[in-house]
Amino acid sequence: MRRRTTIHDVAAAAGVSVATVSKAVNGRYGVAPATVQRVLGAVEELGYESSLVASSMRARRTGVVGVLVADFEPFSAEVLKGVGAALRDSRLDLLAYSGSRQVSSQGWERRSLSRLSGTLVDGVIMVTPTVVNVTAEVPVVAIDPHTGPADLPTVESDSFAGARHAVAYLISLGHRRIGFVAGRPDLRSSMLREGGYRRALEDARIPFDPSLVGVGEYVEDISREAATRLLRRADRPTAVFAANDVSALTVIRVAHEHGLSVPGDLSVVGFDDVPDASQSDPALTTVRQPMQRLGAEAVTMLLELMGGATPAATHLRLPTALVPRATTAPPSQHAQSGSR
Amino acid sequence: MRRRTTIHDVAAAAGVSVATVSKAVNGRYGVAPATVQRVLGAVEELGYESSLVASSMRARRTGVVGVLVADFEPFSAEVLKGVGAALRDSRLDLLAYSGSRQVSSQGWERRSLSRLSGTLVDGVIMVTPTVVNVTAEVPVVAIDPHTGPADLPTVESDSFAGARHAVAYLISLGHRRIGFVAGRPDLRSSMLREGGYRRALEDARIPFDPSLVGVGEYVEDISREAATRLLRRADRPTAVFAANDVSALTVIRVAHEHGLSVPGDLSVVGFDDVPDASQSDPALTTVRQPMQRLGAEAVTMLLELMGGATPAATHLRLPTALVPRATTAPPSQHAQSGSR
DNA sequence: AACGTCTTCGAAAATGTTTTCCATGGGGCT
DNA sequence: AGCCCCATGGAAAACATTTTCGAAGACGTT
Repeated sequence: MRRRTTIHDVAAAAGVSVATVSKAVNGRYGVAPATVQRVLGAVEELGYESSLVASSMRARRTGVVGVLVADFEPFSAEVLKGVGAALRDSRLDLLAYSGSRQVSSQGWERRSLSRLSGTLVDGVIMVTPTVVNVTAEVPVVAIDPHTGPADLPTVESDSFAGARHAVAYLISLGHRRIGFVAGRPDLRSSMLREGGYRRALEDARIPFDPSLVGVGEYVEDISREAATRLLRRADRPTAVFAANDVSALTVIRVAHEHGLSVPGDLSVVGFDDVPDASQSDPALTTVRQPMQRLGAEAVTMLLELMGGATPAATHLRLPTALVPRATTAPPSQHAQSGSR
Repeated sequence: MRRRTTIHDVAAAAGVSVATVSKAVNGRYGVAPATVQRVLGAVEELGYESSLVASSMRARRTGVVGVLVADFEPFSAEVLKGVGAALRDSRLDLLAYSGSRQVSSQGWERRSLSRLSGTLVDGVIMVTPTVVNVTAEVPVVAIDPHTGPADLPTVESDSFAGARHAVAYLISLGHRRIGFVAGRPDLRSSMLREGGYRRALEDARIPFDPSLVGVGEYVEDISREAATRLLRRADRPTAVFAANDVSALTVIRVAHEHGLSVPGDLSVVGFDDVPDASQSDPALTTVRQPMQRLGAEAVTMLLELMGGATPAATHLRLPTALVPRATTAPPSQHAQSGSR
């Protein structure tokens, strides 16, 4: 908590001008080797480090890539891990920024982007952004944007195919009456997952029944209502596909409360593969998103953009993987006979 | 990727000086209500956001707290989650920074701290720092520092008590010959955990046998050697306490390779409770660190410091919790008879 | 009418760098 | 010997803000 040692201190100590110190420190051409040594000596002695803020004011580049996240929940954390790994061999620092909702609950994404984009970072990755028509002075790439299709270069996981695969799996087990707990209708991922659900039914020539769809909004309490409604039906579904793991785990809980066994009376499949999924009892069958890879691919794309290149693909869709665990089984005879 | 709209643009649009814009935007006293309206209108219209970099140059405060992390592995991620939650109701932004090892593999912590501390952040939390005698222009608090005891205000989990508890638990199950896979001898946490191990033995009047201690350095390959040596002994231990979960999981793997069953032939206890711990087969008995709480408490302390107050306690030690899972059981008769 | 006090606004300094451009001097070449 | 060029280093501008301080005008008071 004392005064910062600035480039002026170093200049004074080395007996040169600040300009020379700057050049020496940054390895610019035009300063004699002996002088460089002297300056570096002073730097060492005084423990000088240039201020990120000050240097970014003048220089255009900072050597930092920014990641805008809403939180540090598993999805963001895994993405960050992937981003960090992809950056490991570069000379770039990683800065994850989460803007306060208190300051501007609505536009925190824009605000954060603008604050960083000033000159703090050389490029930005936005994780699950809800706005996608943004302007910045540096390249921006989006990961799994919540709206879309995006103007922004984008890396996302294939929600449609993942959902289709999950539901096809339930069908292959023998299920015919399959419920769906949707996410938020305004979110792209939710729409795509619902699309995959309907497509899988279509593939199997199973008519789509709107009453088997409930909206869970990706959160527990709303999902609870949807699940309750679904499971109280006389002809309740023998399986439920939920648009995310939180909803899926809620479905399991509600099923248990209704005295239903999972997967005996009801099969459940989720989406995301959050850590909790494998620890639930029984362990949740779900669709895994390649979260670390999303981060890594976003870095690749961003680095190209930052280098001034045009990336080969600006909209990348990564495959998901079905992880069969213990919440799925063929429908019981009893349940099957209950179908109309 | 277009030019930034600066305060000058706003000033021009509103027909006032930049000084007035600054005051209006920041709610400073001394500008007429009508003018404020006009300025805010221009701000809105142009979509102006002040540059974090530029404002932090002159202003003292930025409304950002920085967290220095080495990576985004589970420990850091969980801490960040706790920090984020503690900051939720404040008007502070959260910035997590991970400096590139390429730039300065040795002093990346100092470098990162210095870069941020310039004026970018109002306070810093360092997660598991290896250096602890740092100087900065803003308050700094450390979480689970790797060396110590720290000059810095510190929040850490009680490694000593946690280890003591874990080993006492093994003893209570009937184990007498208990191995220890230590971490890196230069890390504070490892020393404390070894201390807890020895204290628990002492409490039970079991003589300390140095040959039952191997160094695993917290990483898999070194732990593997230590575990192999321990398990190849004629009088091999009936239980092993490992200084972290990675080591513990390695011990289990080595045990299996030697045809030993866990916990039948060997009980194993780890430390940390990483997500993998509960997913291993069998699920690992371990000591849980209150990672989110570490983050939250660090925020509390930092906020006090930032407010100019002197925190009640500058060195906080949070209790750990033993999580008994499936890798611990009483020693088998055969193993017991094998003792000298 | 003179004076004092507020209110409101703008000019300019300050923040810590990097970069451009210019000055200086020494050395090599003709 | 004279000239030119290159190497080296410094002065100053620029980056986008905030803050200080002073100026100017409005208004009230004596």
